[in-house]
Amino acid sequence: MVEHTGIRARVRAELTGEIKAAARRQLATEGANLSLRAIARELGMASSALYRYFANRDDLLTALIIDAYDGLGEAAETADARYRRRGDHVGRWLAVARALRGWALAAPSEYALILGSPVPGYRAPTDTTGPASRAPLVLAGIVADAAAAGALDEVPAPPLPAKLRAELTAVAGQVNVPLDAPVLARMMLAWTELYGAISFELFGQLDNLVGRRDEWFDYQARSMAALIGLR
Amino acid sequence: MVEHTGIRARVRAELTGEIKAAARRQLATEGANLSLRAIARELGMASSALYRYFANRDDLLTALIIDAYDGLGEAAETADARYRRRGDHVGRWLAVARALRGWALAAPSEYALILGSPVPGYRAPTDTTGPASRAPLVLAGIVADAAAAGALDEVPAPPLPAKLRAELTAVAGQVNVPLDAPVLARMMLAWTELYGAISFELFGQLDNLVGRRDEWFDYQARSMAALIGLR
DNA sequence: CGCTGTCAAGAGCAGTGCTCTCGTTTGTGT
DNA sequence: ACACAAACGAGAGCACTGCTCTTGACAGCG
Repeated sequence: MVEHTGIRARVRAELTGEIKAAARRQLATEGANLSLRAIARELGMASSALYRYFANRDDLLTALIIDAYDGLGEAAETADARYRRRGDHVGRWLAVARALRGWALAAPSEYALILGSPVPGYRAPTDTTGPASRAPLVLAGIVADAAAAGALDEVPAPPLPAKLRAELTAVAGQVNVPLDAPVLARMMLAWTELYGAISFELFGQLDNLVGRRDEWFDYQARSMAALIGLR
Repeated sequence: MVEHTGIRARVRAELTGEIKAAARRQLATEGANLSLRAIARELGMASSALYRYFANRDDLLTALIIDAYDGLGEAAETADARYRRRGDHVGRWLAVARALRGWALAAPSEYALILGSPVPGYRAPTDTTGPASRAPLVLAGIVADAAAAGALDEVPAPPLPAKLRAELTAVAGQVNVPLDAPVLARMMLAWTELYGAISFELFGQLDNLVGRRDEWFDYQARSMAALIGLR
C-alpha cells in the first residue's frame, strides 16, 4: 500500500493506465457492462491477471467514474480560467457551459457513466463525491464573483419555503460558496437545466426535433444566465 | 398476425403480460441487462419458451420501453385532465410536473429505461417516437391554452437565431401545437429542466445536498412556469 | 376425427465474472 | 552477491448468461 516508487510501481501504474484506456475504449462501444475478458484479450494477457490491478469489475468502473468526473471538472475549470475578461460573467458562464457540453460530446460514454442512469447493482463509493462537485462548483464560483461585484440583477423568483431556504444556506456554507439561498437555488436550477440539455442531446431525445444543436444549447445557456441574474 | 380472437390468442396475451411483469420486476433490481433465464425461472417455464413470445432480449426491452413511455404520458395526461380550473395554467403546469415526477419516483427503473442513458447496443425502433412525445405534448398543450387565452406574460429572453427559429416553427407545425418559436423554445427549455430535475433526484445527484425534495422540485417547476410566462 | 400449427422442454454453444493454484519473475534487505 | 518474499501472469474450472436447434406433446379448427 505504501508508495514504493520503484520500477515495479512504475510499470504497474502504466499497465493500470492501459487497462483503464482499454476499458474506456470498450465503454464507448459496449456500454457500462464491460467485459474483463475482452479487455484482457485486447491487452494480450490472461483475464485472471486483471485481478492483480482491480479487485473486481466494480473497482475498475469506479476508477473510470472518478477519472470521468475529474475530466469533466477540469474541462470546466480550464474553460473558466482561460476566459480573459473576468468581469464578463455571462461570457464566463457561456464558456463553461460550452466546455461541459463539449466534453460530453467528446466522451459521451463517460458522460453517461457519471450522469446517466446509475449502473445497476453498483454503489458509488464516497471517493466520487469530491470530483463530482468540481463542475458545479465552477459555475457557482462565477455566480459568486458576480454577486461580489454587485453585478447580479434582481430577478423575480418563486418563494423559497423557509426550511428549504435553510437547507440551501447550510449547503452554501458546507461547500464554502458565498451565495445566499435564493441565488444558490437559481444557480442549482440552471445547473440542472444544463445537465438536462446535454443529456437530452446525448441520449437522443433531440433527434428529429432540433438540428442546430450548437445554437439551441447556447440559447439555453444564455437563458439560464439571465435567470440567475448575470448580465 | 391477424387478430384471431380465439382462446389461444387470449392465453398468449396473458402470458405475454406476465412475462413483461416479471421483466419489470427484475428491471427494478437488476437494471436494464435483464436475464431471460431468471424471468423464465420466476414464471416456472423453460428459458427457451420465452422466445415464443419475444424474438430476443431487445424485443422484450422494446415492449417495456413503449409501456414506460405510455405510462409516463398517461400520467401527464390524466393529471392535466383531472385539473378542474382549466384557466389556471400555472396550476395545471404544476400538477403535470408533479405527476411526471411522481410517476418517475414510483417506477424509477422504468424512467431510467426511457430517459436515462441509452442501453448499449440497443437501437430504439421507430415505434417509440409516438408514445415518447405524449408527456411533452401535454406540457405544450397547457402553454398553448395559455397563449390562446392571452394569459402569457411577456418575458425577456435571449435572441433566437433566425435558422433555429425557423426550425422551431417547423417543429411546432409538425406536432401541431399553435406556439410561436420563442414560446416553444421556452417550453422546451422548461421541459428539459424538469427532466433534469427528475433525473438528478432519481440518479442520486441530490444526495447529501437537498433533503426536502418535494419543495425543491416545486420551486423548480414554478420557476419554469414563470420563465415561460404562465401566470 | 385428424391434420396442422403452436407450444414447452432439453441439450448444447460461445461467452461472462471470478477464484484458485501453479510456476516464474523481480525488487530488495542483508 | 545472494536469498527470500512479494508480486506477477497463466491456466483450469465453476456457475452463470443469451440464444439456437431439435424433439415431442397438445390443442384448435376444418
